[in-house]
Amino acid sequence: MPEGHSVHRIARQFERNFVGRPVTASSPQGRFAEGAAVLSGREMTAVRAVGKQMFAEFDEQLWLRVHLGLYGAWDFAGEILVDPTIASANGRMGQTNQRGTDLEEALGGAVFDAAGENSLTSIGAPRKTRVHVRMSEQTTGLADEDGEWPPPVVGQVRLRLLTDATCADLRGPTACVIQTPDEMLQTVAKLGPDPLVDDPEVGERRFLAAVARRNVAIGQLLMDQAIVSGIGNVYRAEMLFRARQNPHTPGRDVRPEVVRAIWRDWVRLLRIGVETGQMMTMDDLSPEDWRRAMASRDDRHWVYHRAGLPCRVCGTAIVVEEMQARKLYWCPRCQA
DNA sequence: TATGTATGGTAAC
DNA sequence: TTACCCTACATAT
Repeated sequence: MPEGHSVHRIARQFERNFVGRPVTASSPQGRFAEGAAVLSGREMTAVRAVGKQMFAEFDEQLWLRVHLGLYGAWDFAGEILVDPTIASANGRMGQTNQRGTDLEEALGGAVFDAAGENSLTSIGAPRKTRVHVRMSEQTTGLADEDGEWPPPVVGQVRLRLLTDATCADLRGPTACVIQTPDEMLQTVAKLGPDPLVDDPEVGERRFLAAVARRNVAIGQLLMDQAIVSGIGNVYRAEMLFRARQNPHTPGRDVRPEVVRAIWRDWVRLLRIGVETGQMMTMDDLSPEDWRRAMASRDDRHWVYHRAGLPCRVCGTAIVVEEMQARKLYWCPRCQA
């Protein structure tokens, strides 16, 4: 279920709990037995997220590349060090499913504070909690699951990474391979800019240039990981609406200022997504409207998954169509 | 309880 | 172009 924000969150969790420690690797399912044997016993030396890809380095010479695809997920268990920059969700892992009020707190504090950096760490120093969490779209948790150690394997686990305190189980990934440093760089080189990896201004130039030279619908270009990294089907639909941009306009015909606005919107939405764990695309609502929208589970998007429902702005029925075998939602009037 | 769909991308065909 | 990954969730029965 992950778009780019989820992958960055997972990378941060590995950063805090695995990097700098020796790791035992295994493949309970068996389909990554060979790779797990190669990794096992090595120290994780770095972790990096680029778009929807995550790379974990072992002993400064081997890279594990993981892509979760449509329904892959990492499950963390045991000791979880809470990253203060994503603490709005993690800080309350003892609860299962929070939205509204927690988000509001997060947005009011960690995200929108103009001072930025300082406020992000003000939530508190890292602390140890005993939890079991699932990192996919959202971070939810079951508190104090003090059971067996290591935890029993449940279902199909492609890869289990274990330190003496923390367990991470990978299920259902599209990709789970070991790469040489060279291969890793080649993979990254094929990816479009990621606002959290590349300098945003450099990224903006690359994005503008790539879009301007293509005669392909902007709706397709936003999903193309070679053009820009990390955008998926939800962010695509929402960002096109926020830009009031027709998805079918060829990239080269989209006004440059609109392309620039889309990039800058992605910079913002990705940052919010990483910090809150939510795909918050209605952040510009008034506080009152926002609270009302968040109260209902199906009211979190402008157009995504709203086929046939009235546009929140003009009342026109939202349409859905297939674009590149994915569902595309948009307002034919606002995005005319 | 059963069925259908999906916040993707890869690799086989 | 299609199968696959083999999960989570919503909806139908």
